[in-house]
Amino acid sequence: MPKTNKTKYVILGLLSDEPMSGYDIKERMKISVSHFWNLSYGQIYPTLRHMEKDGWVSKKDIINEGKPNSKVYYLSEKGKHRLREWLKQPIEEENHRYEILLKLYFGNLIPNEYNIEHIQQMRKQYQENIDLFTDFERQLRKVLHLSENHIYILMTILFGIRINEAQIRWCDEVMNILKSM
Amino acid sequence: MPKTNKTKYVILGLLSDEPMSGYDIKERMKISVSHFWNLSYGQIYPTLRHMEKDGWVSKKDIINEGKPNSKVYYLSEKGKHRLREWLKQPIEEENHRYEILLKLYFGNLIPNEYNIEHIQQMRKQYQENIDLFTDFERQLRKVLHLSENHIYILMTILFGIRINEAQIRWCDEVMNILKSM
DNA sequence: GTTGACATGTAAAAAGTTACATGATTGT
DNA sequence: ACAATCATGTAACTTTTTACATGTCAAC
Repeated sequence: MPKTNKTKYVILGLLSDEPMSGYDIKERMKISVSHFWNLSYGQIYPTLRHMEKDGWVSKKDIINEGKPNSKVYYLSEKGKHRLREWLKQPIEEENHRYEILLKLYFGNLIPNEYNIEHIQQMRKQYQENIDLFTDFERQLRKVLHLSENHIYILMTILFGIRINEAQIRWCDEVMNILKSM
Repeated sequence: MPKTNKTKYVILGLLSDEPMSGYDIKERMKISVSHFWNLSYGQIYPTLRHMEKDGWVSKKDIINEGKPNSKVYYLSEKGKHRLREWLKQPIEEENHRYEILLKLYFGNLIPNEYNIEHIQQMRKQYQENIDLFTDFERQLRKVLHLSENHIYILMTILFGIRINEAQIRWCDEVMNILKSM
């Protein structure tokens, strides 16, 4: 069975919080779902047009003062219904690609110093991720009661922290092996 | 900067172990790199042809007894050199998509029982992954000394175990939150 | 005047998946 | 006869990325 395209649902989900333009959606994504889902303008604008045609969203031309005009999209009842139905469906299997694992798998073909360098690079990256997520967590915990969706956002941040912690431990584990070779 | 296409390197890496046909490569992938990198026939066959044209691999027509004939590809010196050069390059940033996080992020839009179901589904999946990887780890440790690339394979399996363990802990953490709502 | 944020969009290319076609051989 | 495995391949499609074009407005 072909995998369902989730682009529509990402956009609908973001619009469920408030009406936005394509540009807003892209900007909002940066500070919300970008660490586990990202879309390019090449996906956002055509999908918005397509969903408007299908009645999942409606468009309003907005004349901004001090800013260029924009097209603001509103989630319709139909769109909200479709989003909810999708949210209830089971999670489809996904496979993630890890360049670090690919390189390490063939690690015997190059001098070990390169493998060590790769692990150091990744460890640094993972730590930066944790720092960012931890900061976000702290901010969020302060306002956890202000909105009922904050707790759900927190759960996704916790995921980011947990797997990056695990990845750091793995780096240390692997580094021990590599250095003792 | 555009991301480098790694399809070539996956194939070259597998061929560095032994010459194989397109079919063999796909089969071998299943028991080696598939948990962090997968290719379809639609990628394998055209890429093999392309790499042969570029002299990265060479082809030999093999007449099999008791099996259909096949085209076996050999890693060339040039191909091996290109593979090694790539293996030495730093890891590029990658972003992974997590449907579970996308659904959980918008979890306030549906009854909580669905979110709980999603977490249960994922926890089960993660546990199955661990069981598989752990079994593989056990097998591998028995023959760790027989080949110098086994230790690198082990490292990739350890990665799989570590992140799935972390994901299970996250499931339990999140489940506590969800059940107390 | 030029930089930077705001804003919309598309065309082309690249990458990847899916579905299909074809056929050999082995075992039941 | 039929199913399973082995084997090669491609065409169509979908998805995603990248690069480009266009322009507004505010601030320096």
